[in-house]
This record gives sequence, C-alpha cells and structure tokens, in this order.
Amino acid sequence: MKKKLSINDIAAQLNVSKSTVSFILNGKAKEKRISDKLAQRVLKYVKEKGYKPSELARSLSTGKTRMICLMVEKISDYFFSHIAFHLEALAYKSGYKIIYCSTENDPDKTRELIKLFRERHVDGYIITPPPGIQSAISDLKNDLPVVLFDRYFEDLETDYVVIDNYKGTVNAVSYLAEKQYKHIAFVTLQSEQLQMKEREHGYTDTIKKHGLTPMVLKIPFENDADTSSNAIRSFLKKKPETDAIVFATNYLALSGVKAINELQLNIPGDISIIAFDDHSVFSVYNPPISAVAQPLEALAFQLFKVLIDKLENRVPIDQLQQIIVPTRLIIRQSTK
Amino acid sequence: MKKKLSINDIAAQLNVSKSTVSFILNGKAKEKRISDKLAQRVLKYVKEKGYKPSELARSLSTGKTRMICLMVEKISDYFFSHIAFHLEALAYKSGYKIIYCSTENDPDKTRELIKLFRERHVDGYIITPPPGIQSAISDLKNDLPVVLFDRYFEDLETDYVVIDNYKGTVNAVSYLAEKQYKHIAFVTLQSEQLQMKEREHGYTDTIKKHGLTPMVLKIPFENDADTSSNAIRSFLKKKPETDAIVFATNYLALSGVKAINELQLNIPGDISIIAFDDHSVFSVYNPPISAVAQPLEALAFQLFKVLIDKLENRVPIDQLQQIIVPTRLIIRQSTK
DNA sequence: CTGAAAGCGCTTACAG
DNA sequence: CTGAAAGCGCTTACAG
Repeated sequence: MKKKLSINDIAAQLNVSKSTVSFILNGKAKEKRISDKLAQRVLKYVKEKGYKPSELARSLSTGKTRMICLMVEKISDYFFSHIAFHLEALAYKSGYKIIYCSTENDPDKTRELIKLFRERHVDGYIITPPPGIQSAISDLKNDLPVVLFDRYFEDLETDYVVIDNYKGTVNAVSYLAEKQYKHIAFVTLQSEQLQMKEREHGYTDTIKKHGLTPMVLKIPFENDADTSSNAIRSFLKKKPETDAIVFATNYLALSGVKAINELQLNIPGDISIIAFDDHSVFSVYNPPISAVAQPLEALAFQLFKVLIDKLENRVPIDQLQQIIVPTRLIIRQSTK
Repeated sequence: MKKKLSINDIAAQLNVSKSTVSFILNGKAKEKRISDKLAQRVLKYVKEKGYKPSELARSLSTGKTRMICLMVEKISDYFFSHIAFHLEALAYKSGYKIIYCSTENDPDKTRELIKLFRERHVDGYIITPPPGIQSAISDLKNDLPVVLFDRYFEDLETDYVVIDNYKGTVNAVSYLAEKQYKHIAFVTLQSEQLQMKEREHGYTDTIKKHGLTPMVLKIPFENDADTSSNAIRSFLKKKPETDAIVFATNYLALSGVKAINELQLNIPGDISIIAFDDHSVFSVYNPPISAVAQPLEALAFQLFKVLIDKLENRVPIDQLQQIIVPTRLIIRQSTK
C-alpha cells in the first residue's frame, strides 16, 4: 500500500508551512491574503498528487464529523429504507455521510445506540423514537441537533417532521363515505404510538361526521401475516355488512386482502379497501390497491433541511422546527 | 453542554499518567503489569464519571475506525435493505458501525463513493459492484479488505459471497418439468450482470435436459411496472401455449401476475409461476407466489464473517474467500 | 510497575 | 502575506 500523503509532505515538498496549505485547501486563501500564485501552485500540486486531507484528523480538530445518524425502527421496512435512500442522496450533495441503525422500537436498545453514536461524535440525529425515551432524547438535543420523524412526543418539545396522519384517514374515509359506503371498518394495530392514534381519530371523527357507526379491529402489535389475516377474517364473519375497510398500515392491508380472498369475497365488488402508507407492490397487485401515500421524497427533503439548517447554523439551535407533510390519496382499483 | 471528559482529566484527577489510564481502559493492565488495585481504582472512577474515550481520537491514533462501508445498488430495494438490517445486527455485536451508500449501478458514482469513503478511513468494504469497475475494486482491495456480493467479476480475483443463481433456476425449472409442464417460459432482464446470466443458463440447460423448447423474454433493464407487464402480455399472446413462467426477479413476477390477470388467465389454473428472489408480499399475495428464496440472514452472516475475519487478521489478507450460498425453493399456491 | 514524550494529521489563534 | 506553535484526544514505543 502506497504511503498516504499528509499535509506535512505537501508543505515540505512545496517549501511552505502547513498552515498555508491548510488555508488554501479550505478556501481561505483570500481571507488570509495568500498570493494567488502560491495558492495556484499548491492547488496544482495537490491535484497532481491526488492528495485528500484525512477527514479523521480534520474531525478531531474541528469536532465535526459530517456524519448523520439515522436511527429508524427497522431499516429493512419499505418506508424507512426509502427514506434512507432519499436522505443519502441529499447528504451526498452536502458532503455528509449517513450511519443507520435500527431501534426495533426497543427503548433500551435505543439508549444504548445513542450512547455508541455519541462516542463517534456524529453531528446530528434523525430518529423515529420508541416510546418512553423522552429523557434520552431531551439530553441528546441539549447537545446536538435532533429531528424526530414519523412520530414525536406530545410532552417533549423537539424538532420533528411527520405526515398528517389524522388528515390521511379523514381523506380516505371521506372518499368512501361520499361514494355511499355505509359500513366502513378500520383495521389497525394495538399501539399507543401517536401516529396510530391519529389515524384512528381521523377515522372515528369522519365516520361520526357522516352519521355512520365506527367498526374498529385492533390487531396485536407483534403479529405475523397469518395471525392478522385470521383476525381480519373472523372480524368480517362477525360483521358481514362491512362494505369497505381502511387499513392503518400497508402490511395490514395485504393481510386483509388475503382474508378477503379466503372468504371468497371480491375486491372491490363486495368490499373496497384503502391502505394507509403506499407500497411499491400495490400498483402491481391484483387488484391494484388504493392508498394514503406518504410522500417519501418530500419527507426526506424536509427531514434533511430541518437538520442541516441547524448543523450549518442557518436556524438558531433553540428554534423549534415542526413540519407536517400532507398525505396523498391514490385511488386505484380496490375501490369502486 | 457539559464539558466532555478526556483521558487527561481522568489521569489528572487520579494522579496517574494518561498512558496508564489508556492501558487499563484497553485491557492491557495485566500485560503492562499494572497493579490490580490501581486498575480497579481507575475503572471505578471512569465508570462513575461515565467517561467514554473518543472514538475519533482513537481512530486517528490507531488508523482504525471500526466502520464498514456497505455499498449496494440501492438501499431501498427489498433485498439490500434486508441485508443491511442483518449486517447491522452482526456489526453491532462486534463494535462496528455501518455506513451505507447506493451506487445505483453507476460506475462513475461508485468510483466517487469509494474515494469519499477512503477519505473517511473506513476499515472494510462490502460491495455490489456495477459493471466495469474492476480496476477501482482492484486498487481498493490492495489496501483494504473488500468483499463483493450478489455478483462478482470473472476476470478479477476477489473475496465474494453470492448465491447459487444457476442452481436456483435449475431447481425451479426442474420442479416444473417434473410436474409435467411442457411450455415453461423464462422472463428476465436485458442485463449482462453475471447473476442474471447464470439464472438464464440454469433455465436453458434444464429446459434442454428435459427435451423442452426454451422461450425467453428479455425486458429492458430500465423499465417501469407498466412497460414490463405490457411486454409480458404481448409475449403471452404470441405464445398462448405457455403453461408456466419462471421470473428472474421478484418485481418481474409482480408485473407478470398483472399481465396474466389482464389476460383473464388464472394462476395456477392456466399458468403457474415461480419468482426468483422472495419478497415479503409474496406470501400474502393472491395467490401466494412460489419463489426461489435468497437466504438473507445466511448471506449477511457469511458476508460479515468473510470481512471480519480479514479485519481481525483471522484470515490472511491475501487468502481468497469465495462463498456460494444455496437458494431455497419455496412452493406456495402459484404452482399446481 | 509507571511516566514522559512522540505521533496520528489536521485547524486556527497568534505573532510578525 | 506567511510561519511557528498549540491543540484536538487518543495510543504506544521507549526509558527507567
């Protein structure tokens, strides 16, 4: 392995001090009133030699690592892996790198992860917090920029970027109600997470507004495809009048389709469905499934903007930035 | 923000030199014959104060960052995001962190990314290489451990972990042939990638072995769901005798299902299908889709093992490690 | 058994 | 306009 060049080598070769080289490399030549001639000479040499300063040394010196920690519930989920993809593109343009990790919604694991990333001095955090870690988040945000997403804490003031969960189900249910569906059910998870609560409220409020009766099925949070489709099947047997279902997540909708098929019912002939949270397979499904879509790229954009504005001091560290991104109702063929 | 403790503070408080503290913290107390009493005192104090050495400073000093670069085609793909998830769990246990990036199969972007990660001194690389970057990979692996996965180069000796693509389609086609299907088609992408070639060879060889006639449809690499399902539909119109299809990727299979539905054909009544590469939605699809599954966790395990064995010098740097992981044929209801 | 010192490769206040 | 020097927070060969 060929020896890596250091700024000392460059300085020695060129007979200038390494401060001068450093200033030139960091674009402070003008500011430090270094002659254009010298600057050009250094730049040319550096380019020739393909010298790149060590980010490590720079980090130790500046205290900045240009790394962002992306802490999601599970990186392999459709939603999170797409956010990761879009964030990467944005970070790339700004010279930041992203380290990810999965909390699996476990508060202890999350606290441990935060500790580990602090040792590595990442500059900022993007987090989908599990329940009960308000104090860890609070400590963290005292020291570094933190933006929560997907969910936040009502009892903790933080920056966050979320979608309008409430409005999302309001739109879905309103659409169905206006199409004259009379027995619109809601299938959700047993979860205290804010975003789930809000999806449910959007459903309940809209159902009532239209003078209909709410029918809610709650499935245990830990479930596999079979247990949830079984639960949905028995629910439908008990409520055969159901003519439409709004699902609180995309995977619940897939289990729902399975249950509906098993009951030999037709979508949308017998039952129409709308899923919260779009999925790339929905458009190639049979039938293509209507969805309340989370605008992934827009979310990632807002997330990155909120964080980078703090990292680069464009927004005061203590100024709250709370962004609510609207959802989009995509009607495909799973609704009449 | 409370001032972070440094090793100097610890040493000063305890009236010992920082070398001693460093040795104790790194478990070299015995080796350096430091008294148990002193060691205990230091450890206790460090624990009390919650002191954690700065990984950054340690990295600059040791030249190791305990970071691994995971460079995949696209982090949001089902396959890659799941590999990322499993790798994270393994890395976590070993004290490594993972930085990801997406090449989008672009050689120039990939070369640029490698350059950026080298500046950051990551310790090792896990890469799904785009075509034509043999020389960049070759340079890289001269300096650092690199393991390719999903695909590799026939003209470059490297460590790699791949699945047995050839055997994967052999198994799928054999299964169908033994079930007496006579007109088994293969739908793949126009791609020169090794893994695609091998899937195709597995198909062709097995078809011939059974005395059948190969029918191959190649869809442009850049495609959306509609163009591919259109292509499949016209293919099926031209070859109405087709009684089974093996798809080279999971998304092609979804497009295929769409095309088959549009033609009012029944799965598996009229046409049976098997997809290469399982997907979490397959089991909740209508009908559930049979698949040649890539064992995600096993792949991640092998990948990590190959890399970590080199990072920790358990395997000589120049000893090639080339692992081929078998696929698993999962029969669901899309085949009779 | 333990400490003083050099070194990793940068940045930046300070001095001239 | 430019350089010598300190500092970021560690590790580790060397000396005693």
